[in-house]
Amino acid sequence: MARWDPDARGRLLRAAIELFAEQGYEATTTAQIAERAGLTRTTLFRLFSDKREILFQGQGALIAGATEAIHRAPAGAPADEVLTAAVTGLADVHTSEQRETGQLLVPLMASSPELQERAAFKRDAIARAIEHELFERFDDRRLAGVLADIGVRSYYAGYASWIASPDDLPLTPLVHQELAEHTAALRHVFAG
Amino acid sequence: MARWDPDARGRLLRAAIELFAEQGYEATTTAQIAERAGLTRTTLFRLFSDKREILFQGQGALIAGATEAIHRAPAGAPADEVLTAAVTGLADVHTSEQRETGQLLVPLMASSPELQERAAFKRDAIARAIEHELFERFDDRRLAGVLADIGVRSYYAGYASWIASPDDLPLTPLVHQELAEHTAALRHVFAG
DNA sequence: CCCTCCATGTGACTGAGTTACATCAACTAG
DNA sequence: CTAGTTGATGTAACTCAGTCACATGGAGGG
Repeated sequence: MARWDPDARGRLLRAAIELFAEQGYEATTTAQIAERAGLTRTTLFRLFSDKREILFQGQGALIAGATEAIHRAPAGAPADEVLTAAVTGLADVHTSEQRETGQLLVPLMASSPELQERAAFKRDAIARAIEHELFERFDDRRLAGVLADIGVRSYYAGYASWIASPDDLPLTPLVHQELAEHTAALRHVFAG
Repeated sequence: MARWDPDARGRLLRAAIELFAEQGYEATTTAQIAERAGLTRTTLFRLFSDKREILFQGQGALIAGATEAIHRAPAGAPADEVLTAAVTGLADVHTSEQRETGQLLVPLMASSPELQERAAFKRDAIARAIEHELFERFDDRRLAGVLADIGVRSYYAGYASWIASPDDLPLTPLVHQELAEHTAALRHVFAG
């Protein structure tokens, strides 16, 4: 764990998760996290813009996964098919090893308003990215917005059941299932 | 503006908006805001839990407006009608004097990531409140979630055009119009 | 006129986040 | 093998948000 050991970000993530679990998020100082990772506070803030970002490293990959999946969808594909591609792109970012981390993270988020707020921002960022791509395809701001909301909601619902399930099920079909059930609920209300 | 002058919260709000406009959000210190309002930092933090909350005083009223409107909707009313009641409840919280404040606030929010994050949390809180009420009525988590998203999106879209419009139009019909157009876009995708 | 209540003020403290400058491992060139 | 360069890390001092214990002063009641 000396000065030039690799994966400083990963070490900080593990140290943060441990300490937050032991003491709670607010009671843990950035100095403690840095020390357990074998670093100093300054390096922590060089690698993450603030304390919360340690836990939100994955946001960029999720947005990239969704936007690239939409780009790969065939030209002329109908809106619901492109939306399925988007949520598939989100789900496929996760590996089964991340499930364990997620099981630690979810209760942690629930424990701190500061983290919940950052989580809401993350969700909003993902939704806005999908909305942007859908708008470029279909040139309808309202359609892009509501579909993005449905997609993100389905992704989060699928993720929650992935985390909660005792078995190591694959995430993608869970998300597809949620998307199907959410759209079915809407169809029922707006039928006719 | 002496020690016991009334409406300390309102004075702080006005001072904050002025200073944020003059210097930017991050460059303005809580001491400056308190001083312009004729108070001290300590009092500011007694009235608001943090710097951003000065600008987000209205959140509780919005949530109350939406939830009470849903409660007032007739028993047995269909889901789309209850959703209309919810967004009406949101829109009716605003008075036409608030329009001017909103015109100052919107560009301010765009200027600071910290404020955008808080705004995302506010939007999420409103959506969760509506979702909760709809779930109690219709006992369907997915339906409650997607409808809440659509309602909040329509409210924000209507609010944006209210702020942008040169005339002082009433907000409620703008929000109703947005809700109708959002649901129409969905109907078109999920038709048949 | 005094007493109590409560909003406000004072001053000191913790911890997040920033910055300028120093250090040290690794790599590269000669 | 050595010297210079590069980039990640460390040191130390700073600003400011947010907290807290305690002091003060205006308003209203007896």
